[in-house]
Formats: sequence, C-alpha cells, structure tokens
Amino acid sequence: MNNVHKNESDRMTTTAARRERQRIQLIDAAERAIAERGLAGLKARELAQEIGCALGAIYNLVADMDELVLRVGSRTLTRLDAALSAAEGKDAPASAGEAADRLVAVALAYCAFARDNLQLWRVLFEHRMTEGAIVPDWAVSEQMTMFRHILEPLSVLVPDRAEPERMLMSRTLFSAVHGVVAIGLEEKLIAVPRRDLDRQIEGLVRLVCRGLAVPA
Amino acid sequence: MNNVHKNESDRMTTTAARRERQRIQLIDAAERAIAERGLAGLKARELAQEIGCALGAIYNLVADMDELVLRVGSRTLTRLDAALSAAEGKDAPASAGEAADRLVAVALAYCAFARDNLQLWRVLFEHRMTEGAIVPDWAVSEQMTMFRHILEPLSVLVPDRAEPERMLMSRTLFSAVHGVVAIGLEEKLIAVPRRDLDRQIEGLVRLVCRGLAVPA
DNA sequence: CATTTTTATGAACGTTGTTCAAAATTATCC
DNA sequence: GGATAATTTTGAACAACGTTCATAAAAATG
Repeated sequence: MNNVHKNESDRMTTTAARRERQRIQLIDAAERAIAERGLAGLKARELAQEIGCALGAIYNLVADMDELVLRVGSRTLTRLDAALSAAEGKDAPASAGEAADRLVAVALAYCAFARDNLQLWRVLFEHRMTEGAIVPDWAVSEQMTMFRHILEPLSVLVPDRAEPERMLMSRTLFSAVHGVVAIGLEEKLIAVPRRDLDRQIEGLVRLVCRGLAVPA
Repeated sequence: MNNVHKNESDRMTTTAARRERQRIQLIDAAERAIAERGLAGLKARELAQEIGCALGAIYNLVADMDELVLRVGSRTLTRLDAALSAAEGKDAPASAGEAADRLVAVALAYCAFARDNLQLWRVLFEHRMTEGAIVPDWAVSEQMTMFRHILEPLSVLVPDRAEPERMLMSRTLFSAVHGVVAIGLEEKLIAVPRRDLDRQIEGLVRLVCRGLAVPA
C-alpha cells in the first residue's frame, strides 16, 4: 500500500503519478474533442485510442463521462475567469464612468470568450448529468466565481446599496449579458454579426448603468 | 394514387389521414416524454409502444428524432406565444408607465412559462441537430415571433427611435430577460427561489425602462 | 523468488437511433 | 370480385454508444 518503499529510482513513476499524468492527458484529449466537434463528439473509444490505453482504462482515470465533462468545464471556467480578469485592468475604478467602462469591458470579454471557445463555453450550460447523478461539490463551488467580476465595479456605481443586494444585482447583470450572448451566438436563429452583437452588449450595459445612476 | 376512389365509407380512414392522426399521436407522446423525463427520456422504442406501432413505423411519420424534437419545439413555441399574448392584455399601452408595466408583465409571464414547462422550454435552446443536418425552414421562421411581444411596448417607450433599432432593442431586452431566467432556473447552480427570481426580472426590466427614459 | 495485491485489458452487455428485406395491407384494373 | 400491382408496416439486424467484468499482466510485498 505504502508507495514510499523500495525502488525510488523509477523517476517518480509510481503508479499513482503515472495515473495522474494519464488523467491529464485524458482531459486534454476530451477538451480538444469538445472544442473541435462539440459535446456529441466526445467518444470514450476515441479518447482511449488518443491517449493510448484500453477502453476500460478510462474508468480508472475518471468515474464516468459525466466527470470528464465536468473536469473540462472546470478548466473552461478557469480560463474564462482569467479572460475576465484580464479585461478588468489593474486598479479599481475610481468614478462611476470608469465603473461603467469596466462593466462594458468585462461584458465584451465574456462575449469574446464565448465566441472563441464556443463549444467549450456551451458545455458549461448545456451539459446535464445523467439521471440521478449528483453534481460533485468541487464543480458546484466553482460556478459562482464569475459574478465576482461584476461586483467590484458595481460597488463603485451604487455604493449606497447593501452588499447582499449588490450581489443579487451582479448576478442579474451577468445573467442578462449571458442571455444576449447565448441567443446571439445561437445558430438556430439567424446569426448576429459580431459587430452588432458587441454593440448590443455595450448598449445593454450602458443602459443598465444609466438606469442605476438615476435615483429610484 | 388518387385516394378519392372507391370505399368512401371507411370514415375518412385513407392511409394519409390515418398517418396524420398517428403523427399527432406520436408528437403527443414525445411531448409527454420530454415534459416528464427530459430530452434524454425520449426513446424511439417507448414511443412506438405508446402509440401502438412497430419501431420502424416511426420513420414513416417523421424523418428522424431531430424532426420530432423540432415539432415538439414548435408546439412549445406556440404555447409560449399564447402565454405572452395573454400577459399583454387587450389594448396597446397608452403611456410610458403602462408600457413599462406591460414589459414587466411579459417578462414575468416568460419566466412563469419557463418554470411551468421547464423541460420543454429547455429543449427550445438546448437541442442541437445531429452533425450536418440543417434546420428546416418552418422551424427557423417560428423563432423570431417572441421578440414581437416586446416591440409594441417599446414603441411607446421610445417612439423617436427608428423601427430597425427598436427591433434590435427588442431582441436585446428579450435576450437579457431570457438570460436571467435561464441562469435562475439552472439547477447546476444554487437554485434561486421563485420570489427572488421574479424580483430580479422585474428589477431588470424597470431598470432598463428607466435607462431608456433618460435621454442618451 | 514466491505470493499477494493492484492495475490494465478488450470482449461482451445493454441501450441507443436507424435501416431494410420480407410480410401484410391497400389500391387499381378488367 | 378477384387478380395483380403498389404501398405500407413490421421487427430483426446493424452500427455506435457508455459501461462492466472475468482474466491477464504487472507491481508490491515478505
């Protein structure tokens, strides 16, 4: 059981470490597959071939396909978070105008990320667990991080509101922008040109900011 | 070929008419299955058993499962349209305040419909055609009808804008509300209580209306 | 080195949607 | 009406899927 015995010269190739490496290979392959061919293009047999293992071995690395999708989603969420952080710039907004500009920048960054990572981004929202399966904790706790990018500028914009209310407003504003992006990139409808979509988003965010500036 | 011959006493039971009746039965069954068990709960064999025909006979009524899902979606869209129409009331809004109230009413009706028809409503946005298949025209042309419910109140609210711009604004506002509903009803995140979700939606719509009232 | 424990393998299983040769039914014609 | 032709229905068969599991290979242990 204890792996700190005997042959230490097998350069960190204990079975556990090798498995961890394979697990990463697997998630890499899954990520590529989804990015290129969508969630429906994720096939256990292809993955096994790509990482060079038997079909059944996948289930030593991951409980089932659901977990694999969640792990890919976790990565996507991390990259999305980084993209939004990059759009925020360095220091906190000093005025209401700057706050509005920052909200616009974050919203546009969200849209750009969704466009550039269309299939992976969709998985974040479209994937449903197989009947009865429960979403693991680590996947749940990641979900709320996005609202954070809205909260700071919002605090500058409406400093008088209580924090819980601002949290709710963050969630609402994020969701609203998400909706515009989601429907704008939905190809079942007539595709919205990139320019128009960006304009729509900026328009919405500015409108909301303007509405917030006016006393209720 | 001509079916207006001979035995007219088989009370309208020409093969074509019977097939049409079966097709409706099939869509009925599919609608129930999706409503109860989600898109993943739609199984060809179950449907065949439920409407009392052979497995292969389904493909005489419908090209493939994709078409069946689209037909169910078409129904859902019709019912949604009716629900929004009902929320609009009879005559056109006379003032900006009435217009705002109407937009709120429509948005809340959208949310209520989504909640009451969760699985069927989701299919409208989640379903993807199998690789390479193209969405038929009749399914595409239906999609834009929802924006119409926003356009009329918006015309009262901002009568000075050009119609094409108002169309875009309708699309944006609809999408924004859709986003709040979509994320609010997403059970992968922490579920939002019904009250709070309604409040979020009303808040967003009123905020946008307030923003529109202020001159740019 | 022998023995036990762990890990990897891929054939097999249970479900999918879809197809298609054959059977059953329906339409057509004299 | 009854023979013949066209059509429609049937369900076994197929391919592809995720998942499992007896068995083989490998690794750890004493």
